[in-house]
Amino acid sequence: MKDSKRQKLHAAGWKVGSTADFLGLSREEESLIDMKLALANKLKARRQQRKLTQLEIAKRIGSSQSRIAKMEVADKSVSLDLLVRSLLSLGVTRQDIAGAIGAPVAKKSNRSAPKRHLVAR
Amino acid sequence: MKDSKRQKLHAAGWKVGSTADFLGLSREEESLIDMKLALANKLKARRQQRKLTQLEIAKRIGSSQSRIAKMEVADKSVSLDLLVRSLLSLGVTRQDIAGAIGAPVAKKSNRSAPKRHLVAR
DNA sequence: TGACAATATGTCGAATCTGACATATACTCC
DNA sequence: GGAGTATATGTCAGATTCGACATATTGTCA
Repeated sequence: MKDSKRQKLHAAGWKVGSTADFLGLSREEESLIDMKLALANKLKARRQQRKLTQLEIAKRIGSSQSRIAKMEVADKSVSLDLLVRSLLSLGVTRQDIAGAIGAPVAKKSNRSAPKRHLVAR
Repeated sequence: MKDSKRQKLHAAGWKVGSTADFLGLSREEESLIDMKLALANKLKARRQQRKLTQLEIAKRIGSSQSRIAKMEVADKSVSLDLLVRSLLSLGVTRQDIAGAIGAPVAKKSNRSAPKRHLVAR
């Protein structure tokens, strides 16, 4: 399964492997999820770029680490408003936000997988 | 006072003339309001283009006339989520939405004022 | 391996947003 | 003017989202 699809399912509140998978996701629902994912990815990218921790971002924005974590995966419980407000707080411009929203599913740059220890198991 | 400014104050939940006027509206808050106004205006434009009433739109997207009215002026009680979902329901594309969000304050086309009856009073 | 930091997930009371309704105001035609 | 339609505004109970906290999982380094 492609990563972007997995992301979408997750954001929609499904466990991957659910029998329902994509059924029942209307075009509009899917679009909204795509937008949120785009913003979520942008938020994460921005934070990592700055080499900040979720906790640091949380304080700066006046939120909590757990909520930042949920934002970054576009959890069902996070609104567009919160995502946008957070991005603005981090200095992302409206134009940048618009760019993310309009762009096709920003495939979560996953080149050459994390590759943790590189130790035989 | 310019129309766009009046709109913004209204959306922020202020009565025009309030002594506070713009004070206390941070750059981020203002940006968010601008985005909502842009979407609100787009929603209204779209509806009028189609020559539909607020009531008709409401039924189509499963809401109420009063909420549509509030959406169209970006009332404090309407979320970005609701605005975006509504626009998507009306067939507006993500790209269009992005366009509205990114664009500079879409000054509420007010060319040659309504001019109702054109009757001497 | 163990210890420590970062991130993820679940839950909860408080805050915000929602559709619905009542009602007020504005517009259009006669 | 009045009647009819459209839009605006106020309110409220139910739904959703919020920050916060506890706790689980993952990642990193020695």
